[in-house]
Amino acid sequence: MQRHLITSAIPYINGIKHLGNLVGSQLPADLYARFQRARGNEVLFLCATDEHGTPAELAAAKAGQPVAEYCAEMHAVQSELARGFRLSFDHFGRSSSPQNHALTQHFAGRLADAGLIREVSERQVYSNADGRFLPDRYIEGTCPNCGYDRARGDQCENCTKQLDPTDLIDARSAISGSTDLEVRETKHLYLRQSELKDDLDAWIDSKADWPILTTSIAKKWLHDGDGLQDRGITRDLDWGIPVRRGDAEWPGMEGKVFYVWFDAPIEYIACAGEWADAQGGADWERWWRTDKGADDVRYTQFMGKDNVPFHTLSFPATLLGSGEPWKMVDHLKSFNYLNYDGGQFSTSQGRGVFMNQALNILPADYWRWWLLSNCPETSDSEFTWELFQQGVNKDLADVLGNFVSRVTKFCRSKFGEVVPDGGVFGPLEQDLIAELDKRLAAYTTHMENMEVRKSAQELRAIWVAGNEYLQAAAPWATIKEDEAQAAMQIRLGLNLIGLYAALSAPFLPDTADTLAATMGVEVSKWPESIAKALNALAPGHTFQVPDNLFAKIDDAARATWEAQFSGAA
RNA sequence: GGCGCGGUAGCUCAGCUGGUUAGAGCGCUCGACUCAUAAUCGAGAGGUCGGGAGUUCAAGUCUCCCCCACGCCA
Repeated sequence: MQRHLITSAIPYINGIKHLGNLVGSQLPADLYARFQRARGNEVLFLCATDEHGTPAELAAAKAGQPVAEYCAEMHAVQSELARGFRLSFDHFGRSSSPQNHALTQHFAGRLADAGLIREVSERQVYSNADGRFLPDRYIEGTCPNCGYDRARGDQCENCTKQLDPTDLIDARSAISGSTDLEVRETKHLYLRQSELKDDLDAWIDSKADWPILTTSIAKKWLHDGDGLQDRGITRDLDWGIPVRRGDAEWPGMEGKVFYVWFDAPIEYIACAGEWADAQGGADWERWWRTDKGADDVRYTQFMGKDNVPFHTLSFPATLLGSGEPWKMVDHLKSFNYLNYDGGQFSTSQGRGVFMNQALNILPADYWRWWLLSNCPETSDSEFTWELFQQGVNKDLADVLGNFVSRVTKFCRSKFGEVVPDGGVFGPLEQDLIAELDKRLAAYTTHMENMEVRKSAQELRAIWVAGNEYLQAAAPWATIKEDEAQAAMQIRLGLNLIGLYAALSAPFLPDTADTLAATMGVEVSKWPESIAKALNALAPGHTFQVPDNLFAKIDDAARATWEAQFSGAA
């Protein structure tokens, strides 16, 4: 039995995620986790909300809530949506958890002991009205270069000139609008990533099987320009993990917190601690410490391409720099972007479909199937309502749903709702078994390799094989000549439904449950041989004809949704 | 402006280290079947692989230049 640690990039707490976010990490991670569990392997599948940072504070302020309360509420919302999409996390944690506080402070202490942290004195803008330091992009003013009056402290959007906050004319807080700003001296901690450059380089070189997208992004950050830069890991904020050196105070760092990028990936580990505590004290270190049982764990991370630098460089730098035997990622699966109808999904403009809206319209399996079978794996891909409608109607309703319908209804009308007896396999059946064995092997390999689109294609071909068989066997004709032979054909058809439940479960968990319940069985584990799987339902076993599994999307509904989600309003 | 990823049938996309008549699904046309959600199954039409030059016995696949789209950065 293999052991698989699987993590999905952790979504930011601020707001509800759109389908592009979903398909870029959580959904394929869930597909892989479900597949590995079905194979009988031990899986720990973790995700969490990323809760610290200025955007969370501002969103809370806008909602008129204390930030801790806001985060707790939004975590509950995201948690519920994850359940809605059947994301099978073993634990959905929070980067604000006590476990992450302790672990983040622990790592900072270790890094400091290793000489990998330096203090830097900086001059930053402080807003007296807001009572806080302002990140560069939250300072607005008039651009000294082009006169644009809404230039940000880091850059002017109008003329693209890079700016320093002090360059701005009539600078004001983007939060309150106050112009009562002053520059103050403040001290921050920097992680000396540059010291770890060679270690990281060698580590990435050892990952020959990583996708090109992943390694090229990592190499670019390592080698471009002046190479890997040291990064600030602290901020002058209230909301976050207080800066401490392990268990001890950190002189000069009072009132400061760690920067969100530093503590967020550590939550992958802390989340295992949260999971263990929720289990009443399970052993989480056997998943994360190679000196405590994690040496046989295979760790796979799923994320969008924008997250690659953090996962290939920043987080590994933290782990390597600690000098402790932490489990490092083995395989890193990154995704491109899903576009919406010719443009980008946009949270700020409400353009595209968001997770809550999607579930209000259609069941999770419709979305899971389409998103996964069209996921942006090798390049950006495109969501349009027409493509969505075609994919759902053809693949789910016509190919899979209709197969189940024709087999069960034919059986009911000729033999009743019971698996019929009689007949023996002939050449047609042997051919089908041979084809399915080949396809099962291909499907399994693709799933092992996390080739999502190819997996979906193969699964679909397995569904199609059922329709091809029925067309060739034609039980509706056979039954006029040889009832026993027709019984065998339809018994095979019923067993195919059981097989489809098992093979479809990673993509379509609810449908798999429905199919299994229809056949009066449990969803079985991953089949080893087709021949065996096709004898699972014995003659005499009763079943029930299900309602149509999938309703088709008609043109009217499509037009309605197209208008509803255009973001024009 | 720099960098990155792409530009392959009407559409969405596969095509590994260069090697037989360039593939899939959808859409379209024709045919078969009638058990089924007017579903299914089969056959067919459709591409000078963005443009140009080069390397090679051989290039969608390597090199160079250009054009286009998208993304990131400054």
